Amino acid sequence: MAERERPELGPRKGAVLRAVVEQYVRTGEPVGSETIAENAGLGVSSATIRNEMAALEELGYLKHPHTSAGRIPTDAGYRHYVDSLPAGGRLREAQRRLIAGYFAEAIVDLEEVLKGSVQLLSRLTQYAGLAVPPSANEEPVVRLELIDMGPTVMILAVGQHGRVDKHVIDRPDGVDTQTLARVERRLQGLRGKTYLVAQARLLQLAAEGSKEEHDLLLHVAELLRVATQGEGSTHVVVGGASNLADEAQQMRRETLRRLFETLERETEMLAVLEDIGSGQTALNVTIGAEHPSTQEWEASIITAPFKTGDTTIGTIGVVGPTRMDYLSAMASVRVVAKRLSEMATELDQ
Amino acid sequence: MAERERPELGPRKGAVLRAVVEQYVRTGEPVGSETIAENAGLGVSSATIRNEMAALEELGYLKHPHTSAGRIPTDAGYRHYVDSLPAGGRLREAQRRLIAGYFAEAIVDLEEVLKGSVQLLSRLTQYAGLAVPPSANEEPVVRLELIDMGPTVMILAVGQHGRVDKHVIDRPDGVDTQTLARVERRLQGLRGKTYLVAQARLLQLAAEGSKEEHDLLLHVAELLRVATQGEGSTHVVVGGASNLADEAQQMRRETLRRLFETLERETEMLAVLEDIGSGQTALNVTIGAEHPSTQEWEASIITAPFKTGDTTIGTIGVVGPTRMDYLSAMASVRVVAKRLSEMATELDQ
DNA sequence: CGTTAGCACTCGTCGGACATGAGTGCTACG
DNA sequence: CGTAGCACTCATGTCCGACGAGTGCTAACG
Repeated sequence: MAERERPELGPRKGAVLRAVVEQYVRTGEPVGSETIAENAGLGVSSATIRNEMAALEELGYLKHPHTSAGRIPTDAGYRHYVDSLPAGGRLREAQRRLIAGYFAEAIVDLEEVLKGSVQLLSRLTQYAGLAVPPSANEEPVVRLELIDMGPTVMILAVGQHGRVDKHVIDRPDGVDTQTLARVERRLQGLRGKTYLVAQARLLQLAAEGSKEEHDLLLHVAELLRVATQGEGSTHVVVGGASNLADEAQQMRRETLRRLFETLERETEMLAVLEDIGSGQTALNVTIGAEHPSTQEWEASIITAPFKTGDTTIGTIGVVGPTRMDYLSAMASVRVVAKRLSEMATELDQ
Repeated sequence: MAERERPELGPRKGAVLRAVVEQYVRTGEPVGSETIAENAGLGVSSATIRNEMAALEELGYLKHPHTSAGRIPTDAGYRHYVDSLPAGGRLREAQRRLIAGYFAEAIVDLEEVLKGSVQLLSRLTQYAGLAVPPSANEEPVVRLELIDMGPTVMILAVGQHGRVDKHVIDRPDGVDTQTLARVERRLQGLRGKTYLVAQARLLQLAAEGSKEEHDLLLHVAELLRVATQGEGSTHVVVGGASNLADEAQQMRRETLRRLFETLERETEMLAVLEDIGSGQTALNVTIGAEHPSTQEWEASIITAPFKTGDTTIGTIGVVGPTRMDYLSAMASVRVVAKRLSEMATELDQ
């Protein structure tokens, strides 16, 4: 990311920008030079602030709704603000307690933990929580079953870390209970292999086996493929979207509708998140115009990867309006991702 | 329901009310006597319409935002309108095609069909689709497994109609792989019993067995209980909620937020739907003030039960603003519920 | 040269006055 | 009972001026 591309501005301009952003985030009103002069504790007069603000506007960090109004930050302004933030933001005591309380409960199912964490984030920040769960690629398969359900057959796969994928198919012609049992027995050989490996192995087996087996095995392979490639199955976990509809969030109606639409279409949302979270940084902030989607929503997304040991397995974060309390939201996301990683690492053993 | 409690009004008042409702639903503007006189084809002057409207207001079916404005329907007005609607509403050709197209695909998993149907309804009506899936009570259990996942144990139940429930627990002290396998073997005896019966049977078994078995069996019973009682697990299926955020829907911001909040809390929403859908009618309409929740949201809910054979197994419907196109929405819900029932009946065999 | 006080200027917002017109309610008449 | 006519109400739109927040600029100061 553009870590230090921006000019340094000098300490006072930075302080002014920072004060404008924080004031604007707090009140939602354009902020004037007087306010800054009084509250920011810079010990200079409003006239000086005005000069600084004019300069900041020149640089593209602030803008004017109209001549006689105060300034509001541009997306670039938020960006600079975010980049200049100290690394370890503080959480409020109440937030700390919420987090501690949640992770104190002994939870054992990663999927459940993720849902809970997303809810937690949405409550911590008052924005919407998001998560991309681990893909099944490297997860060992512990069960693989063909279940006779009368006119249909259910294919069921269970992974070592708790994922369960199922798919119901029409019973292929000429496949009776015996055949199912026989094929299921053959599937036992795949236990312990990862989803990816099992999938490849299935394609081989399908090629070797008889006609009926062939079809069934292909269906099983397809289920594993969907589970790994995610296109239908890797759900994006969303929580607290109703927070965004809050008056105080003052998002435009049209904008809001678009955001909700995308949040419902999981594959689309997944693409956006993967796009955004591709940086290897521990904390990822995308502000408004920096991405086509967030631009359309006038929104920002903060994400962090979570890991087992040293390998990233998923992403968690929040979406909110560009006028967002970045400091607090970033701290929340960072801490929750950290705790989540610890928990996932522990579960992994 | 209040099928024919309301006075009959006489044909002309009925026609006027109907015209007002339909005009208002279309435009969202209070409607005046002139408009009705011109468009409703009653062949009387606006003055006469005015008299009728005054009478309808007296009866509580219409109201005035202010003196010099047109009239809008009250909740009672919508109710009378809905009750006087002909039983079989027509669908537009495009809608017919959407429905036919959807059900033409051979789909075999009831859960998937439900999700799809809810999406379908939301697209047909431009409101949000809703469904309560079948409870597991009378569904036979086809698999019941204890899966060794290292530090944890996954309990997995599969039902005859395709439901899959899972729960991951910490491995109880002193339970090794052998114990798990042994207990799992004992569980095989429950195959073919319904969730309810299996649950009761498990409590018996738990009482008889050894200490370790006891704990495990209780956990299994608990999973079945949650699956049947639904409190955590019977999800309400929601689709197309973003439709409600549309400008055209003109729902108040605060109202919208509340509705979204409840849509996220599945148990709460489930309670509302059960409350509302308790009538045995084939099509159930709850309008604004008729239920505390819908009143709070200034919304209406249309639901219909869907069945296998003659027994109701679930509910499907839509939520939209009180100012809703009842005619079209009712027709959509009715038809989709009917098709869904046919499909479910077929799957059931 | 940076900082600041002072001041003219801009422009959105608020409130009042007024015209407009949609829509009503009533009355008198056919 | 239906209708034409008409006075009346009242929300909406517009114009106007007062107000004031906030700016940009200039000149003076250390």
